[in-house]
Amino acid sequence: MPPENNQIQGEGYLAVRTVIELTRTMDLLEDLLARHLAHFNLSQPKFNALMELYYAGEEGLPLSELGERMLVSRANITGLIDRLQRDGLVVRAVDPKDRRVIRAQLTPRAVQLIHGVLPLHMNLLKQATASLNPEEKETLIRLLTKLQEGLEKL
Amino acid sequence: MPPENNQIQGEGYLAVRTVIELTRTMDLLEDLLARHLAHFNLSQPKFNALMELYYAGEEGLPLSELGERMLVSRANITGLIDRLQRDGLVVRAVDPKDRRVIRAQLTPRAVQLIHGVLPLHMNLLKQATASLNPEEKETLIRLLTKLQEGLEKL
DNA sequence: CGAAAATATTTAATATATTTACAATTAAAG
DNA sequence: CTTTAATTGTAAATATATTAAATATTTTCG
Repeated sequence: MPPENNQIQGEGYLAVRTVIELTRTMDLLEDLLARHLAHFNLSQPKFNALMELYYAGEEGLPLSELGERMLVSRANITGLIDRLQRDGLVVRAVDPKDRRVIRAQLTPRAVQLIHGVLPLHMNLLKQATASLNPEEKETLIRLLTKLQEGLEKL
Repeated sequence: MPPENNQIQGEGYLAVRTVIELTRTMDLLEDLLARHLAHFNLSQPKFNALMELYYAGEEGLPLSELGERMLVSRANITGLIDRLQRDGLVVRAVDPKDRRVIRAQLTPRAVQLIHGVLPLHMNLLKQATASLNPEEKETLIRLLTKLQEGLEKL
């Protein structure tokens, strides 16, 4: 059972290292963002949903549309909106044009919360990436985009 | 409410883009790995736990140690080991030296499964990163490592 | 028009994660 | 050595995610 002749060599090494470093970086980043959002009783999914609704404007978004933008299932959106509604940050509104549709809309309290959180959040992202200079950030963005193009084909 | 004077400019732009591209890349990667592991009735957490136990050897690992290595809570390990035990891949063994400790150990079936999955998994990681040449992978690894160093200080 | 297909939301069962609280055991202090 | 500390695993409540199935409403088309 031990890993005697199991060392990763040559071509495989860089592939494994790339995946490991990506994973570690995201773990650290998610932890940082979660700690920040917790100060406002928000989680990352809640924050993402609020941001989508904020940029969508007054009419809000159909739950299905919100799910597509957040890349999560419709069933999950039901629960997420339930919790945001319970927090008083979102309301459900029927769509006058299609009675199958329910639109999620921000409450005034949610807009106020976002105005408080956004500048601090922006600042945190700057701090989080401050160890890279602008040129390095551009290189990283370019390499990640290239990697994504390959991943999308699989 | 609309985003009139909310555009992200200058220094902030690269920070936000960096975080967005990191997130998108990990989303794609996690999706690819999840789809692969699903062929073996495995999830990423289950696979990670099996790998830790595989490299730990015959005696397995105390549940608390496994939790530390996987960066998840002890309570979560309890449930994860429950499910792996139910799948017949892991057994719980009491530690003769410390009666507080329960060690998770792989079953022969788990070892056999790992021997089947590992080569395919290695291959998938190579494919997943094939859109970057070795030099680009090295640059990406270097930039991610540098980013991590900054993140760890926050 | 009216049956069939498509779309939208919810519910139920499950997986993975967290925090808090607790029981059992060990380690440490005096 | 015995009282106190810390450690380990588990349980309960909650958050987030999934798939599959049920329900309600359009749409489509023969």
